[in-house]
Amino acid sequence: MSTQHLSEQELIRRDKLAELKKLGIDPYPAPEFPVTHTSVDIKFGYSEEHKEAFAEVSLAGRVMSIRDMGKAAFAVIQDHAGRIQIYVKRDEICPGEDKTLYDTVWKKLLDIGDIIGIKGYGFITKTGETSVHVREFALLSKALKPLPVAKEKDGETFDAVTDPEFRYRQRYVDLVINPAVRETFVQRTKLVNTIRQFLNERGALEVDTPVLQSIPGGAAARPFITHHNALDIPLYLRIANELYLKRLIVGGFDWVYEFSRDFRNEGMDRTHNPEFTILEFYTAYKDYLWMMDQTEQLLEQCARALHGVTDVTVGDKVISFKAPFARVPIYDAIQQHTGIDVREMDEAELLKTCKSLHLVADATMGKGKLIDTLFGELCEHHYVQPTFIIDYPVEMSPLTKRHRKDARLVERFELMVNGKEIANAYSELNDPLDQRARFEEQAKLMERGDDEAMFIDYDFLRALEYGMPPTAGIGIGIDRLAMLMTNQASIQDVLLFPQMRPEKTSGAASEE
RNA sequence: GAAUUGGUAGCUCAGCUGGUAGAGCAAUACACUUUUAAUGUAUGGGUCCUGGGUUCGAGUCCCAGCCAGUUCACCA
Repeated sequence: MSTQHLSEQELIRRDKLAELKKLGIDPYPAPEFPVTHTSVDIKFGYSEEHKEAFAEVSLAGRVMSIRDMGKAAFAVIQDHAGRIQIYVKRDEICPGEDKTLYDTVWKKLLDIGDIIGIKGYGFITKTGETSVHVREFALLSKALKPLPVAKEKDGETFDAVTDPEFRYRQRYVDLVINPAVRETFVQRTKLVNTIRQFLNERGALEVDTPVLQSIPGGAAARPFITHHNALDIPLYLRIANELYLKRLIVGGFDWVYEFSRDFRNEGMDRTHNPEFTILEFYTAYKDYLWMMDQTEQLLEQCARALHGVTDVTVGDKVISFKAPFARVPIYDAIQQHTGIDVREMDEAELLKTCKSLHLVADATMGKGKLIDTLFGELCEHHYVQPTFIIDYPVEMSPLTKRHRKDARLVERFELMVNGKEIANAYSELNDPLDQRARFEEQAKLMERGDDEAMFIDYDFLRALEYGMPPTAGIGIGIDRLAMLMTNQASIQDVLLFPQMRPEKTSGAASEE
């Protein structure tokens, strides 16, 4: 790219870069810069009584603002922990005759966005702000693009970058300039760590299973397809890892889990990204009732880890993750919200019912899908507080064990929070013959035109034939849980790099 | 995939009924040795998303497209 596409400010910064080099200053030096303190260590640790502990501090970070006052200046630098003000006095960083370092390097060549290292000591300014009095400073990395930093006064923010396209495409900038965004992702990691700790403490084993699968199983969804050249076969990006984790239960691991990055070739909106993360775990010799207890405990612990309490604010609602959660059979839920008892209906009656309620339904849909539609359209949004919807009809749950008391039902629950499904769990079907029959039922649905019906996975059936212990399994949508726990309305705000249509190269500058 | 809103300086945004493109911050220059949205003075900075059309004249009106947000549809 030629320089005519660069903005005035970018051209000026390139000139400054050349100027620095002319002065013998490497704008991108190699040596380690030893850091002794973070901004926050000093900001909240410093006091006049303990000033000796801060007599020699060294820290590094990005210049966020500069207030130049002639022969002295204030600046704010930001490191991974936060921000702190620094104070630079000309005659201190330039004790001799040569004032170039201050007059030229600091005042003329340093910009907001540059990364510097400083050495100095802690002190408190006249106006009471804990700061670092700089004795030495070094440029560690010159920024060539202007950083669009927001300004704040009295809690009000000015000129913050709010354009979602800018923020998602240039997340690196978003993270630098919007501390709340950074905090959301720290919280997300804390959430994942809490879950991992919860499971590890109980003896679960974290495993990795294939992302590239020749049969995309374990869920009803359209997969991404790719091709392996050496084997010359199609491969699918996984839509779920369920069948692999159950193979591991067959193999004798009694409690396995995986944070599974799954891929589904479907629409995108504020709750769907083509790749997303689900925690799945499977525990031998347990059932779905046990799993509900575990889920309550896990979510309560997550809320406490992130917020210290079990009440979490989500939008204009307060959601309590205090265990136990309500448990409502799906037929009761439908009856409660529609007044219709569908439990004895056959497929034709269900289809009629759906149509009479003005729901989109057609003959390709089996009984399971019709009931799912009734629940999803008319009931789901009512469940704001965490609620287990339990005992689904067998037709919509091809991998689930039949209910111990009613063979038309399965031992399954979905956890609804804030009107959305957060988790899906069941007593796993371990009867190989029943599983084969259910797969065959799915194959028939596929022939009827259901493009989300499951493929038959013969290797999985073979595994079951060797015997799988009775097992409880669950999948928890981590992105959606993160949205709840961090009070974000869009999945894009809990994904560091949400999927975007590729931008034209002219926008992403500097191909020179 | 559909509807809808938006795209103007590095950022946040004005720009009326079509008449030479505006502000604040950021940048540049000067002044200022404890400021904090530092301050004061001066200055520069634009592919008005792209391509067509209407018009004497288009940021503005019309058509097509691109990108994004929102709401649907599909789904977790």
